Amino acid sequence: MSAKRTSLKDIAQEAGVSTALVSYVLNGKEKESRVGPEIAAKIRAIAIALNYQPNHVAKSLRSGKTQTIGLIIADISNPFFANIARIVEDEAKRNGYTVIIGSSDENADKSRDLLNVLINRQVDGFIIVSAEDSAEQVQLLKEKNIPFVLLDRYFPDMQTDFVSTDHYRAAYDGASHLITNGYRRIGMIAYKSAMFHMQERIRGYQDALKDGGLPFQKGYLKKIRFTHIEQEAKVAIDELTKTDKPVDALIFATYGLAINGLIYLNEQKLNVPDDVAIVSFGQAEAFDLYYCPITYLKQPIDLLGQTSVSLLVKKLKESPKEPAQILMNAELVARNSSKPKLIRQI
Amino acid sequence: MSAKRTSLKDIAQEAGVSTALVSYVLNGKEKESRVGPEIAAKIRAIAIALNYQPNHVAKSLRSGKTQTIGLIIADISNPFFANIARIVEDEAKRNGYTVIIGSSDENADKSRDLLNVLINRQVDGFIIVSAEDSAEQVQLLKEKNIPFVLLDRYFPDMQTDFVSTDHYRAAYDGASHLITNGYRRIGMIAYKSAMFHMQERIRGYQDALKDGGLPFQKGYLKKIRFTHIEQEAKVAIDELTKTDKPVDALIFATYGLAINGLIYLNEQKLNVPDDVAIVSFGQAEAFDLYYCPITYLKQPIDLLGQTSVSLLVKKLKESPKEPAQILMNAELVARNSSKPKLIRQI
DNA sequence: ATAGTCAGCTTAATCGTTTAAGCAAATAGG
DNA sequence: CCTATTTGCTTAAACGATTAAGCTGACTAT
Repeated sequence: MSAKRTSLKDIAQEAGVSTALVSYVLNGKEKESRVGPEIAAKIRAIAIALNYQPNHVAKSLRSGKTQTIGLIIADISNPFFANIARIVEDEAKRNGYTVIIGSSDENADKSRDLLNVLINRQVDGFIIVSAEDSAEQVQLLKEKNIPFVLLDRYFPDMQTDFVSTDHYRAAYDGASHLITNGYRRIGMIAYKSAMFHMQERIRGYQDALKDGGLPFQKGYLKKIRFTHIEQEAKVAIDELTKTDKPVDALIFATYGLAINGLIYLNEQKLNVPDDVAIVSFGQAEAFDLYYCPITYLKQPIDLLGQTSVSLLVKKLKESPKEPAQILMNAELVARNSSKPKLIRQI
Repeated sequence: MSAKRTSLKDIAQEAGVSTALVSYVLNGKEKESRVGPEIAAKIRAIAIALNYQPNHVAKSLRSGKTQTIGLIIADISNPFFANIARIVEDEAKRNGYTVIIGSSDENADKSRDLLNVLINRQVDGFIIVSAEDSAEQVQLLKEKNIPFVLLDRYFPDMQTDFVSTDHYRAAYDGASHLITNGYRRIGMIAYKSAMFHMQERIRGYQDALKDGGLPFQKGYLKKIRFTHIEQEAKVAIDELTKTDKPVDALIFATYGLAINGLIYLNEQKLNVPDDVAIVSFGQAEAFDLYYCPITYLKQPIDLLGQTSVSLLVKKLKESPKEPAQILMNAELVARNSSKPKLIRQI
């Protein structure tokens, strides 16, 4: 049977003092609280001898702070989010916080559930990668004055703190890169979503085409449903490639779309980049393994994660004034999948 | 400013009763505690009206249970663990538990830190994918009577609950598969590790060779250090392929080894499976993306995760008797990377 | 009439901490 | 020597819930 954990009371008893003194000493408040140096030393010694470990739950109840951060992401098994989670975990730990991760599956209901569970668990604040239709939840957090930072996705018409990639610019850069390298019929596969980040990626793609002197063709932009990604990705690719004017390059708006798309391109024996060049969002080992390494827009994951944590921690400590809104640039990592187009020799 | 959360006391006040009654009613103990039906209804109505949400922290302090599970894994950004984490998260939620995930980086010190942090946070129990040299930590948990279940890795000479893949058999199956398909010079790249699961994978490989009539050749088994995976994987592959008796097939003992190895094979223009066939542990989208889909040993991740949670939950509820020790089989998913060897035509 | 039972509530302790307030003794200031 | 101040400690409330124990009044049984 495990011996009971030692509490402040145990130490107090052993030292023959009140628990108050023990608390003061172990929290380093001996000066302010005028604790005698000998007794302080004694208390510390006993604490070590009894291997005292403070009870976090009691602390939390008393202080109203749990030193816990809720991280809401779409799905921890998606590498982008897993990497984010890892960074957030590490950074939070450095700041004395523990992270509870919840996967929303891009689903507003699950997201709401998660928020409620974590609010009941008294997390001090949230880092949220918002799901579709979750604006109202975010609004609620604001009203309830629960600290949070939005990560990578934000609502342009809501005043909130956020740390995000500049999705517009990333997409613009990706498309421009393809144009520069000689591609002229550039398609995009995106999600059918009202989320701002997705709109921005699409807008960036469109603007780049326009600025590159290529008229935007409606048929080259395919929007598919997250919930039916596998089937619809195939259909989209068929429609883009099996026509008399097939695309010569393709931008995948997310990692998930890329995975599905690339597998299907393989099945269809479409060669990258000769049949179709690729630029993708997201980043993962998978892109290195493809026979033709995939050009991708590298989001500053480390910085995103770290900044969101430090922003939140700052909010928790100092309480807010102005919301901080931070945009970061994705870096285009050019690989063979988008190499300069060879002039076709007949 | 957010209104204060409503507590039992608020409801009690509003209803003009004591907090005890409120507690009884809201916990469905009105029968045993002989609460009058009208007042019970009133209390319930007020609770709803005030949107009462129980304070989990207070509950935990009182009960000594936090309804929280600590999940210790090597690295959440590794897809195998990310998938495990996802399953565990979902299954735990179904059982009313919240999961706190910590990444140990296969490092005993970090693992110990994590355990301590989570013990102080009063998690009710642990699910642990043990890191190297962490046997003593596990032993400590046992002695402290802290409930835990080992996941996918266990210590054969320690009596603990565990849920694990049968690593020996998986490796045996993988190697046998290669033999069946005509490969004769089968190498393996594994980690240099005393961990039992790694030893088992190696043993399975060796026994399969033996049983297949192939003498085990020491030079075909390469053990590299986890901490130097990138360099040493390259060296190992060079040594296995750039000799007068190069391997014709290769087993990667983990997902991480596979990723590094496959990328290097690509760089070296070694063709899979013509130059070298591949069987790998782990599973990931990456294997589907490779130009030649990779044969892998599919660990029963869902079942592993679910079983470990339900085992732990059972331990938490009913308290233990005999430890449960569960081995599960990995499924060999045969793909092109290990297709029957073509007889070389000269 | 009188004790016993029971329904329906309240009281108060408890979990482990923190911390404002208070008290007694020692010291300082004049 | 007498009053302030300081020093070093204790007391007790509080955080929000749970729950054993007790209290009161009504009803039952004899």
